[in-house]
Amino acid sequence: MKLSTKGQYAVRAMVVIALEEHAGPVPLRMIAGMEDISEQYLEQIFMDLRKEKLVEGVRGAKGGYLLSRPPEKITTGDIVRAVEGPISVVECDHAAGQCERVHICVTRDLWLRVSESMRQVMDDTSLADLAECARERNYKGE
Amino acid sequence: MKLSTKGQYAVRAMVVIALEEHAGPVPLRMIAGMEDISEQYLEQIFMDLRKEKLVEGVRGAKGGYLLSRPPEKITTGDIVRAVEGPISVVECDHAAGQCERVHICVTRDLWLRVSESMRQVMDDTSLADLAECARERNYKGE
DNA sequence: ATTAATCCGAGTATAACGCTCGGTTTTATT
DNA sequence: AATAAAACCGAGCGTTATACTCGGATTAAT
Repeated sequence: MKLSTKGQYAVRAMVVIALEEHAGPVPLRMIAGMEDISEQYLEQIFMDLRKEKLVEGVRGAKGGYLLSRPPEKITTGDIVRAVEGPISVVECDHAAGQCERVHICVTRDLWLRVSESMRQVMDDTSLADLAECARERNYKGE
Repeated sequence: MKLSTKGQYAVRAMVVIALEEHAGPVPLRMIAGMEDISEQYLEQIFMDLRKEKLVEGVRGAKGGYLLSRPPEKITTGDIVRAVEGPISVVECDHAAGQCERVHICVTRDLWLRVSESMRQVMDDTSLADLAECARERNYKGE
């Protein structure tokens, strides 16, 4: 039931961009330094984020990444889905007709409810919320 | 964010016991057959369930497992915790003083809220609930 | 005595995770 | 024009966790 580091890093990295992009594209090197995450691993993560159109890369010197939507319009659910796939506690097999055994059905309802509750929290928390929270808590580039 | 098969199997197995224990201890072989789960893997799972006092084993011929509390008093949260440890979406490090970086704090709140919402659903669903649901859905030994 | 079961410690193949490496391309700056 | 900083990209790779299996010992009903 654990979120991989990929998902956690992605959210933390996105918060940094939300906080810093006012000064232009935010390079991965900066995020890596601030958050103590491997820059090369971040590259992989940002491939996913870019494919899902959550960020856009600016190449060349002075380049980096920008949010492709205002932070109010990006939820943590969006970010997690981009790097980890569907938010679900079990492999999703609505279609698969292996539902002949009763208890599978019974427990499936349960897992769907659990997954849904996770999604609600994540889809209800935007990057703007996290960024604001970070600012309140004395965030000052240090 | 996926639950391992261990957690899923554990819940399914416990539902079977809840449904069948009126006729005496339920052997793993029976559960394995009904749910199509490896009997030896079930053994491991039931070690955990027993250690957490959710079931008690009856040895010898005609033996098997019984719930050690009425099914109303056993939640799916209890079962999952028994076999997978704490229900949390991140490694729990309240104590660890590595919380100097703001955003860790910011995101930690989020992950705690997500974890808590999962726990609420699981702790609110008892074995009795699942068993009843299974009976309603035409469960008749087949 | 036999058989059906739990109990228990090890081992093991596969897959996922958490990266690293080496390179290409693009662009601002000098 | 040269340099440097950055995104972009494909591959590889060690470690850990998952999802089991194996071989036995013990217990108890028939």
